[in-house]
Amino acid sequence: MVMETEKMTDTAPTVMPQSSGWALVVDDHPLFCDALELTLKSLQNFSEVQTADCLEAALAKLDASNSAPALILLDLNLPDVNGLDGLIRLKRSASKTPIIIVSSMTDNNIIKGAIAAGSSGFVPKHSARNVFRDAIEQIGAGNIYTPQGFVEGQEDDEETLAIARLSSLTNQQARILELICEGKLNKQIAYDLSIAEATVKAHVTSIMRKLNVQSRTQAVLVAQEAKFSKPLPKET
Amino acid sequence: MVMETEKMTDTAPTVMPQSSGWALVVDDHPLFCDALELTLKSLQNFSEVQTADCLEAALAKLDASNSAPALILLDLNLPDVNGLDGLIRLKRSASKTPIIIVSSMTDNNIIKGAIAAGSSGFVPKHSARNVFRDAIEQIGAGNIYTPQGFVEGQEDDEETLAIARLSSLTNQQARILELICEGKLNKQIAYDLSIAEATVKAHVTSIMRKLNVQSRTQAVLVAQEAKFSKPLPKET
DNA sequence: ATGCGCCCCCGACTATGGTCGGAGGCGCAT
DNA sequence: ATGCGCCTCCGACCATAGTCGGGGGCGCAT
Repeated sequence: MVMETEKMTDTAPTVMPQSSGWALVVDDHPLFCDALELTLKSLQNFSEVQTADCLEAALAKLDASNSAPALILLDLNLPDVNGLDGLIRLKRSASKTPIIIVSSMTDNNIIKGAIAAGSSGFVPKHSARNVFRDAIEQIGAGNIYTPQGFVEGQEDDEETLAIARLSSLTNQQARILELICEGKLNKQIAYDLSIAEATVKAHVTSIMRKLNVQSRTQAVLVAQEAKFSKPLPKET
Repeated sequence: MVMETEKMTDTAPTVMPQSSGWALVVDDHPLFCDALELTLKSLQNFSEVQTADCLEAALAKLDASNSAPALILLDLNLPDVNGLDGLIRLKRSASKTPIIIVSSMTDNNIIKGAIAAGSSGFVPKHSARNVFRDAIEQIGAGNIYTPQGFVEGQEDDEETLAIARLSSLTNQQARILELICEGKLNKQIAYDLSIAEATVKAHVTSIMRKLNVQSRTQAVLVAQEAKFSKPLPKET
């Protein structure tokens, strides 16, 4: 599962020497955010480092900039979004740039889901600085980084499959699925997006094909499953 | 919020003197289950006490018996069902018998939801024995029991309303809603229940009316909301 | 017994959801 | 330039979902 189709100018041998672009850090913990920023700057690969404390802010920064960032560090458990959903949305807004997940939850399934959703790496939040450095350099070289102790596992996990399918949706398809998950009718969706109802229907059809389901109801079930992909706390 | 339409034979003044029927304890923690059983027996109001360690077993015991129990003690967080859903299903199978919720989660909203779903009382799991005794006697007298420190609160909570609506469904309606939540089509549901598709549609219509929604998609959203009515664990 | 309310059942009708085929635009490789 | 693939868009057609009105059974109160 290693990308080899990395495109790079012939002036760069293996790792970009310096200033391959700007980076974005998304974390709601200010101090940790700073620490990540410093780590990135110490590598001197990035011309600038921006930060955001929630997903909305991150998406806004992406919009505001005229160029895509060279790297994104993303914390799960953001205040305004839960689960892998944030990753999927972020990935959709910057499909080319690699995203490293930084999280305190190091459950094997979470990691697998994060990779399935298109992230380029996963670093436990308690890692030492040089681990972060390693991860960033690995990903700069076009590899996927996973922490030690992560087992590749069999791919036939139903939930992982669902996540992979969800992240394969187009922007427009994702927007429509979101509206479906709010219980809206095709007609309302068409009005919201200013397109014909027939178009919405066509999108719904291809969404269902990608998610491998037969009705919009099943589609929302798959979508929900990804958002609640935590082992619920067991308590006696 | 106190029931006054309690029906009782004129040989019983206020509290049943003895043997008003059998009782059922549903809890997956064996020791605690025993303790509850002993507490019930010490009251000498019940001719027999049965126990179950999961919802399926509880429903089976209800089916097996030819009479409805006089009281049910139910633990939330059972292995085979999550949230208030178990309470609703149990209540539907024994609509007449009062149910006391015994749970370690004493969140105000959970309690409110439990009452909205038709339970007759809520007792924190760490309570002393005489608290349990009080609760049981209160409920035997036809009252609702809530722990001290519980504030009645305003009723306009959206989630509480949803739960109350959910528990107002008929057996057949609940069964159909369950199948809808598995993504089945009306035709399949009709086949499963051996009724005409037109009948299923009619049920769906009245389900939507009761849940106050306009489409089956919105109906499943309401149903899901009740199942995940936990504050998700916040972790940095 | 009679009426009332509730539940379950159903057929015929309308609205909405989903499929099929096709148009136009855009990036990309040759 | 030309062809290929992908995305977005759309109209016409069929399947499914939802509404309306009504029949029959059952418990319950008067």
